[in-house]
Amino acid sequence: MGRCVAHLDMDAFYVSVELRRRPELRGRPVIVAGTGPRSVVTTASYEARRFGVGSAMPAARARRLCPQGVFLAPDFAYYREASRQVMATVRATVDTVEVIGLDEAYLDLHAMPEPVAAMRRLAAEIDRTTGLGCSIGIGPNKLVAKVASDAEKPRGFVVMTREQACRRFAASPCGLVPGIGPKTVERLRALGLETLGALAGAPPPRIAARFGPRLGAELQHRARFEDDSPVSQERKVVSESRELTFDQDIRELERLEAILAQLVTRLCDGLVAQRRRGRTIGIKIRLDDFSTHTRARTLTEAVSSADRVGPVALELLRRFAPPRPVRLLGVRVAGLEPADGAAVEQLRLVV
DNA sequence: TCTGGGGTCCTCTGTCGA
DNA sequence: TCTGTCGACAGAGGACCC
Repeated sequence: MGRCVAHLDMDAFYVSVELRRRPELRGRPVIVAGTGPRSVVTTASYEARRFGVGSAMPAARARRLCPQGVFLAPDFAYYREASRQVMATVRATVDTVEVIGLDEAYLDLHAMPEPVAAMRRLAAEIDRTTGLGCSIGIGPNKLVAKVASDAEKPRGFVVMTREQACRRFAASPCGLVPGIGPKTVERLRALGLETLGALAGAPPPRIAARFGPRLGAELQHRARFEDDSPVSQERKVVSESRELTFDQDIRELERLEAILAQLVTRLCDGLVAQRRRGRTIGIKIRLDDFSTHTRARTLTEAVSSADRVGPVALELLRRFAPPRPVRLLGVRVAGLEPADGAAVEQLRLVV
C-alpha cells in the first residue's frame, strides 16, 4: 500500500480564535497585527483579505487599505491554548502527527483503512469541539497534501494523486509550492520559467547550470510534486533566539548594549527554565538600510546563564561596531543540548 | 508602505589537522 | 621536511517557512 498523507491547515487561525471570544466581530474585516509603527499583519480575516490585506504586510499599509478594519493585538498565549485543543483532537484520531507551528500539521494516514472518510470526520470534530474551521489536503506525500489543503481554502477538502496535482497546477506560478520563494521565482523567471509545468519539463542541465546540481534537482522534484520526506513526530530544537525591532533606529552603542543585555536575560531565563544550554552565541544586527549582519562565536563548553552569554554577545556587538543606525538587534544560542544530562527528550519540541 | 519574531536549512568560504 | 588533499568545523549570509 502506498503512502497517504494529509495536511491540515486551520483557516485564518489567529483571527478565528479571536472571533470565538468576540463573536460580535463575525463578518467584519478583522486583522491581527502588532501595535508598533513597524509592526506587520499576522493574520487577516477573509473579509479583510478582500481589501488586499495579507500576512506579513506592514500594519500601516493594512490600515490604509482597510480603514474600517478591526485591528487586534496578537495574544499568542491564547492561540497556543487553542492550538493545543486542536492538536489533541487530531492526535485522538491519528497516531503519527507532525505539528508545524500553531496551526498546521501533517498526518500519516497509511495505516488508516478509510482515510478520506476519517479526515472528513476529523474536520467536523474539530469544528464541533473547538468552533474552528480547517482545510484538509490528502495526497501520496506531504507536498501534494500541502498544496491540496491550500487549493480551496477556507474549509477546503481536496484529495489528489501526484499526477492530478501536476495537471491541475501545471499553469500555476512556481511559487505555489513550498520551498520556492520570491527570490527563486525571480531567478526562474529570468530563465523564462514562469510555471510549474515549465519548470518540471525543463532540461535538467539548464536548471543545474543556474542553481547547481542539488538545488536544481530539488526544484524540479518539487515542480513534479515528488517528495519522500517522512511525517516525523519529533522536531529537534537546535537554537533559540530573541530579537527586537526598534520603533526608531538607534545609533548609540551604549543604548544598544543595554537592550542587548535585556534580550540576553529574556533568552537565558527561558533556557535555564528549560534546562538547556548551547555552545554557539550569536548576535544579529539589522541596519537602517535593512542589511542584516550576524556574528557568532563557539565556546568550548555549553552555557545558558546570562552572565556567561552576556559578555560574549556584548563583545560581538562591540567588535562589529555598527557603522550605521541599527533597526533590529537579536541574540541567539545554538547547538542546544540538555543542561545536566537530562533526558534527550527535553530537546524535543512536542507542541 | 518600506519590510515582525522565531525558527530551520543550505551554500560558500576559510581554517586547521591528519 | 615540504606540499597537496581532504574532511570537519566554524562563521557569515541568505532563502524560506509559519
